[in-house]
Amino acid sequence: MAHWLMKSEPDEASIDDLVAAPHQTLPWTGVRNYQARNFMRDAMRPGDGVLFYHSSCAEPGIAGLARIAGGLAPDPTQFDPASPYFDPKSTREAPRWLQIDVALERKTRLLTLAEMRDAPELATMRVLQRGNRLSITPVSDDEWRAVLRRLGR
DNA sequence: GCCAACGTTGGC
DNA sequence: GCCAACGTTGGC
Repeated sequence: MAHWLMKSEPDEASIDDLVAAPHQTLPWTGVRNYQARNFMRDAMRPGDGVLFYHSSCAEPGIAGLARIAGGLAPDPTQFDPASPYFDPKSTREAPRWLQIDVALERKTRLLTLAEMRDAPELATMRVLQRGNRLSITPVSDDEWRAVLRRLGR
């Protein structure tokens, strides 16, 4: 089973939104990067673990645990001219962008970015690498276990 | 608001 | 196919 870290701006979709969502599941929309899309399309499997990360906010960090719940499908926001994620170059015949369902496992304490940077066992995490901008990154087994240990199970 | 770093675009 | 210009990300 693979593991992933998925960034979300809490203004758009926070861990509390996931807690409150029907079936505590949300379609992950708005991915507009090919590498991240390819992770969804080619590598993610239902049951994979997800670290739900809050970005671009006052206190960035891991805010909860989730899992991939399937539901890979074209992201409808790419067809909506009113959406900030509208992509005029995408067509319904050949959609460019995909979404996948993410289901809550549990909300956790906030494992802050500062704490992550201070944790030697997390130093390899891709989200911490200089210049990283990918909104979806793979998480190794060791990194996953280390995060769970920090969160106190 | 700043700015480093990166991905994408488009002219050639 | 190169690469400069541009737009975006995201922490601070």
